[in-house]
Amino acid sequence: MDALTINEAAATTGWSARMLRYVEQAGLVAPERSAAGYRLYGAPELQRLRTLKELLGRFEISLSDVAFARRLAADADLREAVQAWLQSEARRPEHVEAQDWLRFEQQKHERLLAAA
Amino acid sequence: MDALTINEAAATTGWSARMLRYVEQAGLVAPERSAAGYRLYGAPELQRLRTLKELLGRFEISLSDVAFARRLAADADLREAVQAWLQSEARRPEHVEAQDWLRFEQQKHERLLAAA
DNA sequence: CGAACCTTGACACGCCCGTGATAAGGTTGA
DNA sequence: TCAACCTTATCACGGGCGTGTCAAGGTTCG
Repeated sequence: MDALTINEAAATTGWSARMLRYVEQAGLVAPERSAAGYRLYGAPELQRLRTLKELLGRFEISLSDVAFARRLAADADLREAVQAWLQSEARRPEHVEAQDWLRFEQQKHERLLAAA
Repeated sequence: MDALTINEAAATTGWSARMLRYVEQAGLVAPERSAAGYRLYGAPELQRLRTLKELLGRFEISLSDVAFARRLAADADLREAVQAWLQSEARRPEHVEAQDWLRFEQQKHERLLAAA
């Protein structure tokens, strides 16, 4: 079988086994289970785990961010409400707001880097 | 003058003055400033604050969620990368429902920019 | 059988989020 | 002038996130 157990999957994806369980709990990558309940990661799951890791690193976003994007994609009411709210800001003196927001996001990343 | 100072704005929107500053720092509602630096909330800002509060309560989402949605709407690279990742899970034929929303968002954004 | 896996649950830790409080100082208006 | 506003900066605190680690117990397989 081409399905890996959790520690094998961890070894080939760069996640820890602990984080694999956490990612599953966040609803982002949920592998099949064996009859005894063992997680079985197939090639698609392994690929999703690798690209997820790349995605988080490249844009400095969090699992919750991806989970929220997923919720946006699945919930039309939510999507439309958020969209409507965002549009209500679209015609204000925009450059200032955008810069503030950037600084806010940036500071979070700087703090993260400083802690490393 | 139809512009309110921060405590007046707090009184009519249900936020606290502290949270109004926090919301501004998150880049979501940034009022004009007087010559002396006082925040001046006009009718549009007050309305945005009220609807933001309603949005957060109705869907149980956070300021960071809205900030992330804003980032998604503004950053095409991020939007496409997240969309691509989400689509890689849609192969469980359960619901492949709304994977076109990001493209829809992008088009609307382009229309807004064109109109401005 | 027994070593080496796997499971869930929990404690722990450090950082971030949402929020209030307080301090030190500048602005406004009767 | 002076009370009542406003500003930024800071401390505090409970809860959540990301992560390691450990315990208690089930599974696999030579």
